[in-house]
Amino acid sequence: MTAPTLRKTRSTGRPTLDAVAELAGVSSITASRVLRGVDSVGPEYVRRVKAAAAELNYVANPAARALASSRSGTVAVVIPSLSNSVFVDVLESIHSVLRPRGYEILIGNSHYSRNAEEDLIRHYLAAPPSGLIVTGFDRTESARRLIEASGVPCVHIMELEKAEGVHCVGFSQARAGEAVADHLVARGCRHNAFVAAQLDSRMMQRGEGFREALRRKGLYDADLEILTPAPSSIGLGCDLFRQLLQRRPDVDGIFFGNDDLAQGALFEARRQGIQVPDQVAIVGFNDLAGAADCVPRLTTVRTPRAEVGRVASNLLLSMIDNKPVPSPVVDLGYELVVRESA
Amino acid sequence: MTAPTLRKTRSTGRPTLDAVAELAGVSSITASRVLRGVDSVGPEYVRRVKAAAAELNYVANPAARALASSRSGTVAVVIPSLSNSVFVDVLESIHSVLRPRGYEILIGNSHYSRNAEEDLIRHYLAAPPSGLIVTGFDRTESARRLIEASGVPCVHIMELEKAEGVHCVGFSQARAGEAVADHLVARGCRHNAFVAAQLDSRMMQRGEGFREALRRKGLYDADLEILTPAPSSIGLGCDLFRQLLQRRPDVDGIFFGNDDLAQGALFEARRQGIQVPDQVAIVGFNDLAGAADCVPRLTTVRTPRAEVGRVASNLLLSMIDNKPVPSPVVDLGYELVVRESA
DNA sequence: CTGAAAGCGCTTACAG
DNA sequence: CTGAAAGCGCTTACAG
Repeated sequence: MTAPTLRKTRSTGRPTLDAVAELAGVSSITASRVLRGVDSVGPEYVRRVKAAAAELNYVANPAARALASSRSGTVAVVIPSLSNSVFVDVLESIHSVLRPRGYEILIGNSHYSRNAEEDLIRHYLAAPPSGLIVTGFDRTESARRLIEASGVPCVHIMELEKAEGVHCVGFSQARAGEAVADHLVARGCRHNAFVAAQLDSRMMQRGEGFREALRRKGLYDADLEILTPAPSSIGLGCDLFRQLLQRRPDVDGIFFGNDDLAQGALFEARRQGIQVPDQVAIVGFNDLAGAADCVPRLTTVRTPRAEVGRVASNLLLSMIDNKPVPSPVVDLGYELVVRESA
Repeated sequence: MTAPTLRKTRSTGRPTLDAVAELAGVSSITASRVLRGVDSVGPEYVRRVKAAAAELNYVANPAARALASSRSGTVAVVIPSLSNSVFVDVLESIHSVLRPRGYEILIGNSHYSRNAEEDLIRHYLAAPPSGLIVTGFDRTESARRLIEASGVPCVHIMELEKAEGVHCVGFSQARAGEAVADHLVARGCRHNAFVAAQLDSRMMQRGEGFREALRRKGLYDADLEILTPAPSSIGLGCDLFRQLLQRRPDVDGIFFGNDDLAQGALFEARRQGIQVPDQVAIVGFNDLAGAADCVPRLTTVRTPRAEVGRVASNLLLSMIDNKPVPSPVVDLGYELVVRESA
């Protein structure tokens, strides 16, 4: 009977915790404690372990750590799109706070499909991650239950909803839509259209806010809506603008549910010799790249993407660490940016 | 002395392999084989294990699998930006082939920083992933060595470079730049400018190709270049166009190293009443969203982002599986798309 | 403040 | 084709 040989390097050739401990002359659990920042270790040991780790260029094996601690050190973020730069901005911001805290971010793109989102959530929850960030509230009942049953801390972003145990960071899409209607009416537009693509739930909420505000003023005209589930794009904006003007030449104000549609409309207006905003005022949504520079410069609603990512990440960190959270729903607001197009 | 109790559920409450094996009436290793698709298992056992796994809704613990097999099931992709939709397109395409094959994709954004990229590569290689996809060849010597020393299969994308043991999928940035110069000269432009931002190595290669082609025709004028390391954007395109025209009102052809700059220039031209292409022809690069729809429609170079992602992923899969690769360098080409602006 | 033992949930050789 | 044993590299209680 030979004593089992303790390996000091992994199959990959990288040093193990045991190698660090041996070099530092401590037990591996003490080395583990130092490397994890647990404070109940003597200062001399701390020094020696840190030196040994540095010398060996030690990096912990994430798989072993995850298996032993049953904590993954991972945060899964599920968004509906990467083509829509709104979500790229949110992601960047999430990265900037979670990365320095040692979390690996897993990005799941549902492509605006509820079923794809459910699959992603099921996939991630099998791991399971330390935390979860999901977009909005429109999902399958199964996905909802999976999240709840998992017990994994979860923050919903971009929309607001008050419900037991639900944490969210965003703004009121409906009120943003109202603000657009108010602006258009205030500048004298009487025939206001809502043009939207993709038709995800946030888009519909903006539309509903817009609609409601017009209704209250007695200016709502259902015939002045163009909705299509096709993906939002500049090219589609050109098409929809053309369609709308053909059908209703009397339109004098248009709310496009996303800036790319509005920018397309601006191009098409120019091609057709239609004056913006004199003949028809145009408002976009999100204040995406180019909105401030196009001709005419686009009036739009600036949405707080970076703040959403940052605040949601910090909220999630508190939840992961079982710290008290100031408020489970955080309204970050929006800002109507009036430029030249309306 | 009591026999050790085998747990059949994890701390998370999810079933373990042992639970599946028990339910199926086989050993856990046989269950493991079935679930991994190893074929040397009797058909009856396969059926029973699959049924048991389905019944328990079993999903393997990735950490345990990674630790035991020392394979992570992970592919790390390091790109310089998510704001530049070029890389979003590549990522989407990588996801679409690697996801169905069971790989988790880790996205590292270097923000065009060599040091940040080195940190990311060091971080990922500590794991280490089953494969690595990195952008281009411009990196620190340490990063280069880390990759080589790791032995992790690695594919370089977007640029081409023939070197021992190097695998890459992309196109010749320099030749694409030449093609733009040829086009501009062919349409009669005599004073051709190169305007670029960000100044990453691919941008510079395009510039060099453009420059060389002009030189050969005796039309190169160094004063007609504006280079700035600032991030590329539509707004910056407006500024640079204004600067250029102020300094050199005789310019009659401009190659913008990225479409967003060119789109900005188009807006600024309109504001200043400058006719495009009659007074000055404008060519962009990448054929990004909006290029086909702006006014005038943008002449640009379409780059094969989706193909790069797809081909690179398949190449990487072959390398991971130790299958022969047809060619270590794959040139996917580019396409000059002539529209209205030049 | 420090450590020996056990175990996280899989897969890898090695037998048969 | 199937399985018992050992081990992947950490961390979790539990002692002291």
